[in-house]
Amino acid sequence: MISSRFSVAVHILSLIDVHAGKITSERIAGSVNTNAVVIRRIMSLLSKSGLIESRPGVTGIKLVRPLTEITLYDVYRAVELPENDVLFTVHQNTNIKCMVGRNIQNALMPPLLDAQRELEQSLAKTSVAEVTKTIVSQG
Amino acid sequence: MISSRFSVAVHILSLIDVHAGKITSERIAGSVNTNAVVIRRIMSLLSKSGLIESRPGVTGIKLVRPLTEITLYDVYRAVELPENDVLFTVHQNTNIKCMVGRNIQNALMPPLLDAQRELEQSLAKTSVAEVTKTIVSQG
DNA sequence: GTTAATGTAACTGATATAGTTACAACCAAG
DNA sequence: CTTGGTTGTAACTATATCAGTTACATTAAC
Repeated sequence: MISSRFSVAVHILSLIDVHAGKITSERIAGSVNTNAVVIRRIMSLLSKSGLIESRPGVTGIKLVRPLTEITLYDVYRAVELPENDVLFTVHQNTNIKCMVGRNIQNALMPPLLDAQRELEQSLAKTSVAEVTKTIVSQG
Repeated sequence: MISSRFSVAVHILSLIDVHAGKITSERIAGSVNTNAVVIRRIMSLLSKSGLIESRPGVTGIKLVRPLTEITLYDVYRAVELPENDVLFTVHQNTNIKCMVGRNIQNALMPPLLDAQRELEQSLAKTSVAEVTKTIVSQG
């Protein structure tokens, strides 16, 4: 399962946009209904991926680029795949004396990487701006 | 991340097929390089999904249908989504006094379910028989 | 300077995963 | 009908991840 960091990250970006950047991590935490440190940790990941900018001591968070140019895939990648980029765990150290143990990884990787790519391309079709638009339209 | 249960399950199915059902969980564990109980636990999930059949005391595992009719999605569903069926965790209990908190789930679910469907449809394109064929062809 | 915010470290509790031991239930074969 | 090997599970451990929390150093606006 993909953790709630992803959906919380989208929540954060929407709030920043709706409040035009003039919002604190405490206020965001109040909307998400969690602790402000949880928000700041996710903001830290979004910063490292160059999606937002913030500075100690200064109230507010700036979007580096507009939400129309940030896709759900960008967010997913920022908070769920910080180092390793692989969705499926494939067991290693199999018995090379066995034909299946010797070749399972090579045989399995292509279809798994294809599936991961389909997931990512689907996420890339939707911008955070579209999600925010839906939120606003529902009032 | 999707756990290694999935790739181990494919490994198990391949071995059953290559050995025409005449194989024990101990032997499978030797090929996967893990404990036999880990194998039996995954076999239990495959049984509950109707992919294999085995009986206490009787050596061997039977494929209920041929590997040409078992897709990677069938395996994924059997071992990774036994109860809940949802890939993405969306945070709940958000603040309904806030427009974003009130609507984030409804706005986010459709694109996330689309992405999940794309992943699953991609997995469904490949049968375990194709994976086994690749394994055998690599020798 | 005072105040308020960000950025992190450190700890806790809950949950998932994989590995392991132990054992009951079962059946085939001698 | 007993023996030996196998399956199916329960129970425990170790490890990792996630989310929540407290604490505090750093920073800048006022």
